[in-house]
Amino acid sequence: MAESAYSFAAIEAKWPSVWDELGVFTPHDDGSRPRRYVLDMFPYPSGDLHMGHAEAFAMGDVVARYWRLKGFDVLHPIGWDSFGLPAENAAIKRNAHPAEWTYANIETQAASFKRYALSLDWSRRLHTSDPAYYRWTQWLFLRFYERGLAYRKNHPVNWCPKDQTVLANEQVVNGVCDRCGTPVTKKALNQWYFKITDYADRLLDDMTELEGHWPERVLAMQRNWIGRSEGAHVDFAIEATDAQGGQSERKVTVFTTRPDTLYGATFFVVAADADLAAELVTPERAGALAEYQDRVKALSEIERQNTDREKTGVFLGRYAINPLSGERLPVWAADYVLADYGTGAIMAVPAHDQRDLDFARAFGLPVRPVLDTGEEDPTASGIATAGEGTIINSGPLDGLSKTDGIAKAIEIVESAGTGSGTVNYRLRDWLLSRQRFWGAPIPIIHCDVDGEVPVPDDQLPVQLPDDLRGEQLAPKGTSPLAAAEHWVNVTCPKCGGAAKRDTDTMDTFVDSSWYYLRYLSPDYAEGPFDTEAAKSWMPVAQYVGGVEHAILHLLYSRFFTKVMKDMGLIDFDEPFASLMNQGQVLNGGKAMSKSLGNGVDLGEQLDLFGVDAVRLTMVFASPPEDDVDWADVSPSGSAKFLARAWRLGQDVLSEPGTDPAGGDRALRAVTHRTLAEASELVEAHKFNVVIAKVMELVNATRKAIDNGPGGSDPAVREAVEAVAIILSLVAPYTAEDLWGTLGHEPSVANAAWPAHDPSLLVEETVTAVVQVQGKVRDRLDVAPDIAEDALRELALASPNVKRILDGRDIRTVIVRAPKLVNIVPA
RNA sequence: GCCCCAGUAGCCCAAUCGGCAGAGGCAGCGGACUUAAAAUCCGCCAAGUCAGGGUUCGAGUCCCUGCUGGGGCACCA
Repeated sequence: MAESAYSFAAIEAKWPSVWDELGVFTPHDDGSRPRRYVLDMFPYPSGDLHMGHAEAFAMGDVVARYWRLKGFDVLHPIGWDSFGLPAENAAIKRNAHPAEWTYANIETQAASFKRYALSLDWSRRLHTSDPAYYRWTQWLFLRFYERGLAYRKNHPVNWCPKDQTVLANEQVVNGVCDRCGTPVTKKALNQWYFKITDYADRLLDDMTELEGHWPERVLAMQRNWIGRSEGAHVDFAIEATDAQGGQSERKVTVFTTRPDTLYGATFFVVAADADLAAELVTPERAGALAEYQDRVKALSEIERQNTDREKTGVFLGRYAINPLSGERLPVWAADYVLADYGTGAIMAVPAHDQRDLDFARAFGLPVRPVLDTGEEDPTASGIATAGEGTIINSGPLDGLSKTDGIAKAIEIVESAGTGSGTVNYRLRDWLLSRQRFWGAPIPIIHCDVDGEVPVPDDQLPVQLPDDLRGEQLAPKGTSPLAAAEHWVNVTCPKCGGAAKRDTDTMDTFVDSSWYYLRYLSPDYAEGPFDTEAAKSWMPVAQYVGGVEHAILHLLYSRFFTKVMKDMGLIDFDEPFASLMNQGQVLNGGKAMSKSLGNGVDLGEQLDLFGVDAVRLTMVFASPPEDDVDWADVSPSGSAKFLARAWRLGQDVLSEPGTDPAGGDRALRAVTHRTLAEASELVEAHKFNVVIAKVMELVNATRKAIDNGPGGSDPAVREAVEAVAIILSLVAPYTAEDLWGTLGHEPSVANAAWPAHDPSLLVEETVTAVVQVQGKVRDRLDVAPDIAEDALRELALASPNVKRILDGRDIRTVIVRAPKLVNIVPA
């Protein structure tokens, strides 16, 4: 055979049509083999694919291809998360419809994915902006609505002045809009929410199931976000004013994690922006409160969140009664108390809470320590003592520890009927309505007679109007849909009278909270998905995506899954059994960005080095979860290695099907060890090490060909076939071509992962290390099954050992056959 | 402030249960081939594991303290 040079361009041109014809990556879905669902987080179609996609999808493909070779029926679908703001902004600028930009980008990305040779099943492709998809997003919304899990409330919400829309808490990062970086303001609006707080406990508890299968940091972030804290609700009676006369029946409940410090409460604070403040204020102080509230409203979220700020507040002229001590506590309003955490009111214990202490010092309020922690008196130091200690000045609680004090205080308030032990969460309900166009319309009709009326199922989908263009889509603080009168004005499904559609659209995270189920039956028309298909494929065996979704998408999807289980649609609690977060692709130590000018164009890299070399570089650079710095890696080195591996094929002189049994034993041992280790390594997600092992095998094979038994040895064929199969996980073009050179029919993706022969892994001799006091003093070649006693004798007989011991007595000898002996002299 | 993760050759990274610090690559150096170069093949070089303490016969690995870097949460009562 004439030697020819490795050309990635030639190989890339050769195989795609062959793969398409064979339909290699469509699952059989017939129960003939165990199923496994491998899923990459679907992309948003913002232009072409970038380096980040290249990394993430390379990782997912390793897993999908591996399980396929291992004999599983692998489902590895692709689709697009195609609703969202960028499309809308582009449409406004170009006087176009968002669909044009969106679907053009999808085609660009689809072509790039195909070039990238991912093992995807293209027959299940979906787009969340297709009416056939969002029909079921709306259907699910209505089911949530029926269950009381979708509701509207008037509430202060996060507002992005630039994007002109509300944002979920999860989308506000350090006080700015996570999309455009504009400081977020508060606005009181009537908005739709999902009652995710009802599921806080299950979202938390079911994480035990994910332990060990999801990255620990993601679990930690979700726990953090849900923010469960145990404490007590305690009722404080509000004293009537003289003007009202008599006894007020008004009570205000506070949440505290420290009921043990109840006797240390010296004042009472309600959130300045809560209705409660206005309710409690006396007429004489109402003016002062109003003035203070104006000042608070003027603050941006960033200013408000600054914890170094001076404490501010205003006395409401009112007193609350401590249910334990009977003490009168002045009631203040302040902005350091949050309206939507706990009950929006706190008992202030300045001695043992730094914020309360700062406030007390700012306004000259008393400080009373009730816990002796051995630290300096906070009254003098200005530093609250929040730790453990012994309770003092607290009547029945005196002498107890913090923990016992908490239990005792709860017992007391419970028996007095003035409180109870309780659990509080940081998690807020999910604000899902958006005042934007390019999303799934909320399927509700507002009727003057019947109020909120769900759109009947048989009228779904509520389709977006397709005649709005450019400026008509511009955000105006209300949804652009409101201006589409022909669309808005409908008849009420209940009474037939004139009514209006809800003009908000859903957060795109609603779309992506259930897409993994739609892939299972993408054309199903009787519901969002075929429940039988869900039974056979779910949960997702391996989910792959960026850690930026650690809270948002993953928490929402978990929530949806639990609701769908309660609806009886599915029978599992968690959608993603295992999660892999690939790292970012950096350049020069920094994330790629336009402003830094350090962007690397994926298309250019593919042109320069070839698809396989870029994929190999991504996978080989580091463990999947670590960042890849493109400045630190060598795609040209990857290309060189691929050529080296590929050239092996030309030196294989035996026929396909040759029995390897008589082949060179040393090379066979390397091949079989590599196969065994590669399996373990893939399953442990150490893909970079898998590559290192293939490189070793390639080196050993090269040596066998050039300086060993030569290319006609059957062990060489066996080795090169293993190279092709393992390499197919990351370098599908090169592997396929090599497989062809070896005389096999396509596709290598359908080749079975060769079972390794354990007898070939048994070494004839192993090196045992002999240590004296932990230092290596000799090495012995011994049988792998050597007995402990025999090894001990051998070690003690070693001349080196004898010389080092120099006649000293031996205290103990530790033997770990067959690898190590450690002799400890007396 | 609280929580999570990571620190191993110049660089990217390996190292089952605690058991010889080195698998692989990049860069560098040298050799073979060549008139020469490229390509290819072969070989060489390098740290004692961020610092300090502890447990142990034995620590990169376990424990404690600190440092550095990355990430998350944060007036969350």
